[in-house]
Amino acid sequence: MAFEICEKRQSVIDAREHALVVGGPGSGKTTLALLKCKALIPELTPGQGIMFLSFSRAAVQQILRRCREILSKEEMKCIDVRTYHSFCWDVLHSHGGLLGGKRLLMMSPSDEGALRTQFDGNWTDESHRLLEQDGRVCFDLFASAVKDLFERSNHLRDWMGCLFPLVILDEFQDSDDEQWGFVRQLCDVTQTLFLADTEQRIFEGSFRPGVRADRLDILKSDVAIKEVDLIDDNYRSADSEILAYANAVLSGNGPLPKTSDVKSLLYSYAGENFRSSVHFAVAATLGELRKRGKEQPTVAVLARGNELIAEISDSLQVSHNFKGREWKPIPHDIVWDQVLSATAGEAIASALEFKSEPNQATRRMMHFKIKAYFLVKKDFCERYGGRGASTAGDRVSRFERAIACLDEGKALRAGSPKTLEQALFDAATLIGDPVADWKLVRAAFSSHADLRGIFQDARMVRLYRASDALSSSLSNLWVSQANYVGSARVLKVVLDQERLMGMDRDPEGVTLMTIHKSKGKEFDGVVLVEGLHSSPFFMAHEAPAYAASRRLLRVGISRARSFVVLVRPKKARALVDE
DNA sequence: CCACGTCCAGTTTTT
DNA sequence: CTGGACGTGG
Repeated sequence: MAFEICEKRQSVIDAREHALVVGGPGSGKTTLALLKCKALIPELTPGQGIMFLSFSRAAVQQILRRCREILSKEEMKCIDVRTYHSFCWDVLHSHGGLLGGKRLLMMSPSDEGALRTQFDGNWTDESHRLLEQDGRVCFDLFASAVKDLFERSNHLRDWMGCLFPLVILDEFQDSDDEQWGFVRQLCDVTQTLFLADTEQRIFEGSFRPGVRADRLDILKSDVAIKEVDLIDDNYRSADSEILAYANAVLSGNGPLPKTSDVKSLLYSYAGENFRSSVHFAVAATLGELRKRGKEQPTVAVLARGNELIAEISDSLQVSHNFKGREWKPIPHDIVWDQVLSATAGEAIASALEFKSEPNQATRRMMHFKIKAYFLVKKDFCERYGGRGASTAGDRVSRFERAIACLDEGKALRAGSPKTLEQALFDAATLIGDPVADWKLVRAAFSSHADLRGIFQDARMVRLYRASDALSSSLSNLWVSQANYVGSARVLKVVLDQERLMGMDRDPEGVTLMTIHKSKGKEFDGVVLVEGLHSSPFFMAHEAPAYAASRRLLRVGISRARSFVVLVRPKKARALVDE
């Protein structure tokens, strides 16, 4: 797949003014940016470098991967690929003193989370107060603090310009007002290169205020900029109709291109049909890719919601029958960083401790961990604007009352704390096999409707393989002390480690994730799954014409280099109107 | 304070 | 189908 440098690409490489490169998935925006770096590097003086900013650590990893393909080791030393936050952190760390005289203290998301669960009231106001009065900066305020810093110190801003004669801004359509604020400042002192695809705005809306549909228009009206459109180019799936298909879904107007690279599988509503259809789709995709000559194909299984991803993962762990054949379990990775499931896991682990060694300490700790789960859940619901915050709050006070009862030596009243204790008491004796014992204790959490959420959320804490770090750690506990006391702590440590390790792993084989998380990645094959009662491709009541859903679907479909399967319920809404 | 019935919606989220 | 919001009754 040769990268042809056409005239318009060369003009971006040669440009000395600000430039904006607009192009769809696989159009080669990143590659072009790196070629521009390659051309500029010989002109850099010692100490100078190129700053390449993106949003997520995953995106940074992806860009670094490209760097290794395109640049020499020496050249790579001249490029600093960072997230916006890490760039801002450094600036604030080194120069934050210019803002208020004293050194600023940056809070990590976990520091902030701990404070926020304690704090009752408007967190946005509180975070501003923390910055102004205590010099403590929450993560969300990093960019705006840098903006202030640049505004107050032209000297610092000019110096940044000298240090970085070229600044590259990736996925610029997703930047918010604050990020644009400090980048705008940089435009006055250095050359910039913006990369963007307006149709990949999938984070716009409620979650990050200040992300706007018209970001590129604002850019173009504020800064004199050379604009280049790569819209017709496609290097990812050069020989296939996949991108054309994705674009047809985006527009919503038929007809869909006829291609053997995109298949649909419709499942009917009875029984296990959903699970076995998904299982088959993944197996068939792997088979098709091998037939096409990929010996070790990478496949992404994508859905809109985490719930559905969890269910698919469950499905792939067991055998299914489909089309008169048995399909064996498919090993896979999951991109999963929901704090909620770790917290649910801790609650189960503390119940395991209580069951294995019932005493006042383990009993109190179990109720405390369950309360902690509902606190986190409440916070989660509040932050992401979903429902459930008030129910979670009720459960927090329910377990608070239970803990108060314990402390006063009274018996528990009716309700979920008591029901759970009874269920644990009635459960069979633990046998020292962590997998079986975990299952047993987890099952006790389905004894009461209030606790079903913990039961569900703890699904992702898997203890299936004996080699798993968790499983062996729990075994060690049992062997050395004949109970599971300490397993909640062990679980937290192991999950934290796992998260760090799994962060920049190259995808391999089958990987499950939400479509949102797949943005910026690419795979040989993609299986896109639509649920029956959850995670529909087209959200109900979405105006106008399902535009946001269509953008998301386009992102999902266009992750594939070679082959796509869409798994949908029968009678699901057609992808395009005729 | 808790259980249970009814009605409704169904989705994500960097650091 | 499931889980949450909300109302009623014990």
